[in-house]
Amino acid sequence: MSNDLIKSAHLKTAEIEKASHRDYFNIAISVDCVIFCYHEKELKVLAIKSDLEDFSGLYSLLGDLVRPDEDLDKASYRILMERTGMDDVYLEQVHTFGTIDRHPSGRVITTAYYSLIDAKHQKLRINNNDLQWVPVKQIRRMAFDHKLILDTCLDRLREQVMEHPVIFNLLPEKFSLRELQELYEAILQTDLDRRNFRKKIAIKDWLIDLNEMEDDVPHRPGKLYKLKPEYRRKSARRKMGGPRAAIA
Amino acid sequence: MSNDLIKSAHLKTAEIEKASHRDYFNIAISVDCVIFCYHEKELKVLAIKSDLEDFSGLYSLLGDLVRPDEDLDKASYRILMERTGMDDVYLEQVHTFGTIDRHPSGRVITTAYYSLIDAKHQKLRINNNDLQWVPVKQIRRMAFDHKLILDTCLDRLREQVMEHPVIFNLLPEKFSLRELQELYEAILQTDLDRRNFRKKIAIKDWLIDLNEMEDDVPHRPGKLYKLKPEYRRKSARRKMGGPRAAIA
DNA sequence: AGGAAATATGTACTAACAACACATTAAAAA
DNA sequence: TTTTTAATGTGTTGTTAGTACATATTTCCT
Repeated sequence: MSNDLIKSAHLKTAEIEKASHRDYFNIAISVDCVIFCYHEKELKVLAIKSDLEDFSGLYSLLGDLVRPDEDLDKASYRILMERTGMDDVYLEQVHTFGTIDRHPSGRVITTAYYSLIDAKHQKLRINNNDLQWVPVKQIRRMAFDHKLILDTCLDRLREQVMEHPVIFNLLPEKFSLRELQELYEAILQTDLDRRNFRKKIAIKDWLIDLNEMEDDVPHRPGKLYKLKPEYRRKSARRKMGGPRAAIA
Repeated sequence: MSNDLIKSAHLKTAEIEKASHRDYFNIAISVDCVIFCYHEKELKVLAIKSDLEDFSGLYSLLGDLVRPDEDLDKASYRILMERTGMDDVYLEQVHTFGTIDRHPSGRVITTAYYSLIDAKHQKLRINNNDLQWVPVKQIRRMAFDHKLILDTCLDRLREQVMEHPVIFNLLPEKFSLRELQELYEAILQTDLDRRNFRKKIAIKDWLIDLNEMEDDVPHRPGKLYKLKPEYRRKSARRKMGGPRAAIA
């Protein structure tokens, strides 16, 4: 190994181009997208039946190698666009997985993103038969380390959902408070008290009362709301305002 | 480009080894470590004077290419060990930076970690002259995108410090409440009320009263405390206990 | 017309947060 | 030795957010 030629990652051009090339450019990098939607009162993730023998019958996440001339974020938008037909979508990087044996075919380091999309959105097209929305709750195993990736993204989603108005990316533009509460319950896997839930949502002041009613429910319809436009975000907050003082 | 041969990242062995190799293994992957310490009432970061002409005079973070047979986490531990002589250190992955032009010598995607170490620890040896502890507050620019990386890690540190007992990795085993408060203030860049601070720390129940006193201060000495051993963590919490219900 | 199912709303208890002041101790200076 | 200085140590009050909990109302369905 030519590693004594390389003292730091901040390499001189000559070093990259000569000695190190054979050793150090032997790692592939990919992105994997955990694409969530909310449908039939369940949180679901877009997954595809693995075509590898090692993992036959198991689902895997949607991913691809990063192209040499492509930003990491762009690569995940590309996958989203290719698979769902949607851009203009909530997307956030979560973690990079790099254990040496995570891919059976060689060294592949992958960066995981999660994405939130509205299942009922018009542009959404899932054209492939092997491509499916799978309820998160019923996934026990996946191909590669994709169950770990899914769980990590799910944890992150749960964290985000408590602090930021990202959940609305999973809902249509107009929604009732019941739908919103059921979605929180599906994500957090808890039951929430309706009165306290409404109070807390009211305090956050994220919503606009549309003065419209549901019209497709077999019971007394609720009011419809939408998210205030200033809270629409296509990716997680880039820190506006310092940390809230939770320590003294 | 041979990308139509490659339908997903979950490649068959043949695909990796043949057609795609030239195109897709042309990205290098590195790790960069943002190593924090607390010294002289300031939060400092370990940095090295850049040896590249493009960035002469600027500091850069400590990083290196990931070796083909090395886990991502291992790579950052290696850097830490090489540079500080310390293992058994707090380390957490933060974000992966992958814009195509971030490195002047070629395509290098880097995964950033931050690390917390006790400046006064015996094992700590900084032997290189260009390697320095630089107060975070006085860093305006760095080489590459390292200022962005630093800021991202600093944001993450601030988030972590509010929720988890990670800050103690920056302190010696025994410390006074004043030292602890000053450290919070240095990290969060705010002033904290002493009485409220102590109350909140007491509630968290992280500390053991050692029944010892400071002996090196030019004023009335305070009591010394240490962190309860069960809260010592070498890396961030792997989620124990579900999310606290901040929404209803 | 009656029943089923969901909407809508308020109060009392508790826990955490913010603002704030004074007596005590030890070292340093006079 | 006395005085001064600078930090430690502690408690109360008002406010805000969190939790638990029950009843009247509206709409659909039969």
